[in-house]
Amino acid sequence: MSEKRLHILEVAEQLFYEKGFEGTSVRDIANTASVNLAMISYYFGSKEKLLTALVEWRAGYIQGVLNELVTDETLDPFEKIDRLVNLYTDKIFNHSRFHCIMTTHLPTIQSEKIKQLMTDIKLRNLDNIRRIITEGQKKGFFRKVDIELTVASIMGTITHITSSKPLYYKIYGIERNNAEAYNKKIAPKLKTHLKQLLRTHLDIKSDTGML
Amino acid sequence: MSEKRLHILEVAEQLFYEKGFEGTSVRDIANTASVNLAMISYYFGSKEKLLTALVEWRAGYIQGVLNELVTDETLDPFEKIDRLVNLYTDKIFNHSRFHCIMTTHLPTIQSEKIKQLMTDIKLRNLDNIRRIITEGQKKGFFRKVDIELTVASIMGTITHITSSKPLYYKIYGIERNNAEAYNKKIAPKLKTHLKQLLRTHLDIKSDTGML
DNA sequence: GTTTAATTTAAACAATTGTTTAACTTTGCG
DNA sequence: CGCAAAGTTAAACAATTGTTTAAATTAAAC
Repeated sequence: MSEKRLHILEVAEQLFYEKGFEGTSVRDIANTASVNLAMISYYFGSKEKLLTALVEWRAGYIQGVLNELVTDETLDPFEKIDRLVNLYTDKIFNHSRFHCIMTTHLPTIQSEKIKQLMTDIKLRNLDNIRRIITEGQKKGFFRKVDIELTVASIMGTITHITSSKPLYYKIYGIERNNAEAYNKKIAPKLKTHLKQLLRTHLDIKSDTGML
Repeated sequence: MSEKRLHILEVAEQLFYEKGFEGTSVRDIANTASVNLAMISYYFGSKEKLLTALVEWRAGYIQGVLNELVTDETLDPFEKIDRLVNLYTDKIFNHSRFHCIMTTHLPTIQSEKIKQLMTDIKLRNLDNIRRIITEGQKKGFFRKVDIELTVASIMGTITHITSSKPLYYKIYGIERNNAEAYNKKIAPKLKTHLKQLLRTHLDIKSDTGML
């Protein structure tokens, strides 16, 4: 991938994050990236295909690491859950702009291709987590839970935290737009919370027979 | 509020939900609502003020019911949590369009006024739930948990479910855009999952000393 | 060095955007 | 009725949108 093409993708990511897909003009991207307007059509074909390229570029990232974790036979199920929490929290916090585009901007785009692309990515992620949980159940560590909704709680919690930044800036008294201070303060808390939430949720010893 | 004004708000809600704020033109709203283009400026002043009016109209809704629940002295803390889950799930499923606008479209809007409005609404909600949890802690039912993150898990899970409809359509084999079948199938599952998740999370008896 | 392909440019394209204007009709009140 | 306020309309406004064109420049290959 040419360096210029990559630079356009990075600039587009920043702008889509700040102003949304519809709210960002192609001229805006071209000016910020210091390239001629026509270069974007030249490289990507259209604004929408630029977005698709961005998603494909970033989304492949987590798949490899997640796959390794799933197939690792040296870790017990609870450890895998803990690492899963670390993996997702770090990934989402480190690429928070892209994650924000995925969760809040992409769903607003009408294109069927984009919707299909997103669904595929989510399905692959869900499947990997499902394998970790069912493995834990087979080994007798985890009890019977609704796996899809458990995944929804993991992803939903992290997403809620990253997409409600202005709220948590206020709550935790962090100065505005200081993303680094935010991550440093929230990420460890979030990891602890999720690990503890999932431990009591999954542990067969805390089964109350409600389900 | 005049009937026509209300009708414009309902139409705008539908369109903002489908295509986002930037993706919806004022002409689009006017045509769909069968009113003249200029009527929207006449009634609301601008497109952005129309959005503000929509948020203020819908957001006040849950506050009253939530307040009642918090101050109800006949319910024990676990019952309050269960009712809270029912309340939010029903509210979000019944007004899923508005909720989707709140969570996925509003954050993309640059306006400081809109951002402030959203933060205020969320703070009020957070505060009510905080009161329920601290009450349960004082009475010795709940253990020490991170309240902000617990709220994030509740809201995040529900939001994740409502905003990933296409994914769950596929998983549960529901025909596309059959929102009613979706709600009927998912809402009870979601309530059970959240109640069970929160019970083991909050119950002082399942304290593992991790926090 | 010549030629072919890839890259880059400014300009123009038609379409759509949010908002305003000024003229018109309807409504409500004395 | 008479008249002022509220409601409604079509038309025009300037600005911006995504994309295309055709000419100019650079790079690569022979």
